[in-house]
Amino acid sequence: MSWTDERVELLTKLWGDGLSASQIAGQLGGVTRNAVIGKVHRLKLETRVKTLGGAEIVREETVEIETEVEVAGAQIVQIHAAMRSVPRVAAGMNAATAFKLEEPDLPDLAPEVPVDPRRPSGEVVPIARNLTLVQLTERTCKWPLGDPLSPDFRFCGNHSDESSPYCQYHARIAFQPSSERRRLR
DNA sequence: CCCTGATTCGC
DNA sequence: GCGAATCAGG
Repeated sequence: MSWTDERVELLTKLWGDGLSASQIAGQLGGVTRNAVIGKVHRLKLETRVKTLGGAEIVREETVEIETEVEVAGAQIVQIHAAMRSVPRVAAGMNAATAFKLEEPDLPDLAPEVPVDPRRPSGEVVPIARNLTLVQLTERTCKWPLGDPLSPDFRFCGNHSDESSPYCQYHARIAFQPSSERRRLR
């Protein structure tokens, strides 16, 4: 792959949006994060937060917020639909929580996890990272979210246990015991 | 260990 | 110019 005008433009756009080098590399495809970083330097467009001297620069993102929330919300609904075994899971989520998923730069990325009211045991449902196919690695959960034919198709993306394609949560859903012992008696 | 960007330097 | 290897950091 070479740095065509189009790819450079995309790179510039995404970098400006605050995406990380690896994320941009994933979007572009055919390049590594190193390539992205190298190109960014050559283009001399490092507006990245340098915090030289302590002055903290927080970029304002007032555009597209509503859209992002909508998208995230839709995905939550999809998650909801996908997890029949644990309905009402998404009920506890609100747009604000969902929105945090889409903003890696926001300081507060605290993994707020909704608790199913019917499961006082404290079982939690992880919030998906909503990664695209190219962003998956050996240790990201590959639980699909949404319609594979839709451009919004994503994967859970949370950390997967070693030798498992899914995160701890989705592994439990994916690999259910063939027979459950009903009672001991 | 996972991730981030920064830099170097052979190609 | 390019980007893998490496460095430095959270």
